[in-house]
Amino acid sequence: MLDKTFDPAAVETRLYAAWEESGAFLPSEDPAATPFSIVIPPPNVTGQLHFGHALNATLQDVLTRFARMRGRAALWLPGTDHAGIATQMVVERQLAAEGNIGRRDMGREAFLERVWAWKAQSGGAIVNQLRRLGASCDWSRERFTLDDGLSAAVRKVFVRLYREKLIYRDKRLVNWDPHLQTALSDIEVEQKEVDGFYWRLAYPLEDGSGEIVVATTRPETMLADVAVAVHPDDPRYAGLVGRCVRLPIVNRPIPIIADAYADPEKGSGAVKITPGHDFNDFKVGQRHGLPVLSILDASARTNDEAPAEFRGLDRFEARKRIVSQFEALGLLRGVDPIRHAVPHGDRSGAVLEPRLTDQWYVDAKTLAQPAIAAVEQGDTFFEPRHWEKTYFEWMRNIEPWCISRQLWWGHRIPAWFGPDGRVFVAESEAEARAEAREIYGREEPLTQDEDVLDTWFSSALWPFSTLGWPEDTADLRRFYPTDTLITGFDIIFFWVARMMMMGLHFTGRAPFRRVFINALVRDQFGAKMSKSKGNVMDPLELVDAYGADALRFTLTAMSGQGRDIRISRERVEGYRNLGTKLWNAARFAQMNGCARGADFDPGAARGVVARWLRGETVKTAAEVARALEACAFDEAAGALYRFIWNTFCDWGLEFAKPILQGDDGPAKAEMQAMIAWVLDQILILLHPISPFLTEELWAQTAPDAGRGGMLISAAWPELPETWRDAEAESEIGLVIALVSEGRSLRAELRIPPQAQPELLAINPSRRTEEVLRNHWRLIKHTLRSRAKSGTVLPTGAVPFMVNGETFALELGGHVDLPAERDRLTREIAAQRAEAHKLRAKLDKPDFRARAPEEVVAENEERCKAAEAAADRLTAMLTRLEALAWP
RNA sequence: GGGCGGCUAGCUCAGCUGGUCAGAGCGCCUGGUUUACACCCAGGAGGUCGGGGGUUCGAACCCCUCGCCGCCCA
Repeated sequence: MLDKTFDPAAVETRLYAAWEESGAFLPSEDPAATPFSIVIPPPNVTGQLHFGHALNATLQDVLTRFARMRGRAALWLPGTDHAGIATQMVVERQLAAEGNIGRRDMGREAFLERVWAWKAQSGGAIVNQLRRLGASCDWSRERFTLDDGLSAAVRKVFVRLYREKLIYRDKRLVNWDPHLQTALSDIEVEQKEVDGFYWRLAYPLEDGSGEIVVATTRPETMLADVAVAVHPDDPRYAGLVGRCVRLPIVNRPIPIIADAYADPEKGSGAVKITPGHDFNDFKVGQRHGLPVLSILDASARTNDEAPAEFRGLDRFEARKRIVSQFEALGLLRGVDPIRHAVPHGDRSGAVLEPRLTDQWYVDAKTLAQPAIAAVEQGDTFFEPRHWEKTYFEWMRNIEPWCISRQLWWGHRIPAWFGPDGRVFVAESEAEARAEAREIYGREEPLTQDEDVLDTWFSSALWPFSTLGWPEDTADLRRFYPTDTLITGFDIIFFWVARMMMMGLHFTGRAPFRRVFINALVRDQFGAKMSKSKGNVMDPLELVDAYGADALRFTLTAMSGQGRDIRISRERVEGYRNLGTKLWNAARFAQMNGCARGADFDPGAARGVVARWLRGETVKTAAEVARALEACAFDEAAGALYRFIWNTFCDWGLEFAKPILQGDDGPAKAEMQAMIAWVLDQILILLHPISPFLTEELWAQTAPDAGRGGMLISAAWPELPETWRDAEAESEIGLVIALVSEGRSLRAELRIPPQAQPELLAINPSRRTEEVLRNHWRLIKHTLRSRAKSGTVLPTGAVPFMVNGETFALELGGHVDLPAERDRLTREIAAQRAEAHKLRAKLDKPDFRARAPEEVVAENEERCKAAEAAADRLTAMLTRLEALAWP
């Protein structure tokens, strides 16, 4: 006998181990099985499972389990990425906390050893957290971006792109993180609105004939100014272009140039040009052949280019000093508070500096073209579709991708420099040496580039490097391209776009057919979860409280398209209750001897209730499969919820009771087998979403002979459409409508629960009469009434209408006449109003002329029904009044 | 400034191609010792579908406009 409730904590670990041990997570070896593959968006090796992961993983698992049960060779390939910056920060912080020497002092090798030690010990905790969710990943294929194979892929890609001139080294301004002391790519920059000032600085004309006022939010950079720009059409400065101002403090003459970049509307219309410290100014400088000066070093302190008294200052200190110097010189023309966007590093949070350095770049523009075309042609499509706009928008305006990072943790750039600075790019040092020997004609010392690659560079190869590329492996042939990628919109740029570029370039095929963008999980008030807000919920805490199935069902059910998910305990609790409901239905089945007979054929069922249940099951199975195929996760969950709770439990099992407790042996046996069969179907259909509870029930409700295997490996049902049964549907539909109306009336009239008034059908149609005759037991059980038919409404009976037919509950003397009179009056009014509304519609010639025939007919029908109902009820009311007031 | 998404019952959300579309769950109210389940059962109240305008025989749904809220890009 089943326990009263399902205890997730008691079974989850055991079941997960059993699944893994059974080999169910590995894709089928059957060559006939169509492959289905998903690669996980690799979480940071430093990561902790948050709701984004939980949602993302749940949906991937739903698809994977669904595909597996449908007989496909399903592979969900897991892994983590090395998260260059994040990991290095974690370990550096640890070193600092332990009072150890910093990484620079300990040296590259020792530091990396330390990071690997950290990784071995506490890295990848998230992988075990995924297990707690029930993720059916193939752990035997787990990958890490710094694995040998994946690293080889990175080197191969780098070298090939270099030889194809799609990777190059360039000296440009980059986003420099002075805290981490590394370059970042454009998309690792977060623009934040900050309060600041506009300082208006006066630059005297060189000949002393006046001054030009420039406004700046960064006065300290004036030390590196090389020009002042004005708009070519600005009449105020027409005569000054070509002349010079003398840069205060530095005392250097710099030219006044005409460039449309200067906005006459803004400030004075004149703008200082500092190519070494501003992206826009850099472009202006290039247009005018201006020099690039830099007055800040790698940690954003003023360097030796600055005048002696301003050297070695932090940039913000330098700012203060420059401003006060201008003040002292009488050249400060004003200060205005301003709110403006300032670039910050997305990891460190430091204010970034544009900085002129040598870095490695990928020619993203070229690689983007096939990636754009693939989505345009529909080789790969996004779901929801509108995300394609975001993808196109970015891809069509893509900038060169800076891929070098001044870090130690990551893939070291496979480039070696000769003594003359010549670069040799090769997959190994030996190859580089060989090349160098060719060039130099002798052995020369080579030094490898100090830098590592952006973590996303290796992530971009993930869909094929994890499958063994560049080797031509069986996995690669079988599972690439992957079927569906499920990820968050926030990494469409970082990851999806780059996988598309690399996948197409190196394999000739887009890495996935479908990209499903999952929602963002927020707290119950709609706020984004963040540590600083302190509203972060731990998904595992909810797993502890309600079980993984409840959390998974919640995330699936709420995962509608185009909307964020607001998670709340109440919601999870509600879906946990669904599990309990199902559990108890199984318990009920067990208590009533509902075991599935080995030779039971649902198609041969004879009883109406059994046929109806079978048909509803077929409909649900079709709906769930359709929804999951379309990634309409919420619809699949909704269909299951309604079927389990409303259809199966509320009506199905209630209707089954009289049969199970009755004395018709064959009917009873059929009902028992049908219930067992439906339960099995429910377990199968629900398994992808709620795997633990279903697997446990699968085991505990196994017939004597046992099951062939675990549910995770069971076959998805192919239920014939012919198992639907229109006759049973309409018959049971009538009973449900009748009972619902009857119950409503009972409650309204406050008929005591124990009372069993007779249900009377007044002049029923033959069909209704037949249904009543066939199902009097069901009605008696669910409505607590005995059904019969008659021709007139007896005294003390209250009428109601269902499907255009009149029924009544016989209350004898118990009827509350005034209350009943009220009820009928209200009901008549409602019917009249409905009829009136419809009649008005039908009376409009335009409606009859333009609306489709069937719509007109349907309205006609409804109108007549409402009129008829109103008339009949009116007649009854008249009788009642005659009775009450003789 | 450009773009995207949202605004439907007290709360969280469904409502697909305009014609039972005004729904579900939670919460609330009323009743319930119905031997599967109180993590339950039965019933009920509650919304001029953000405002305004338009198209249409007909609009929560299509168009315009305004208003909030959120996000992305500049």
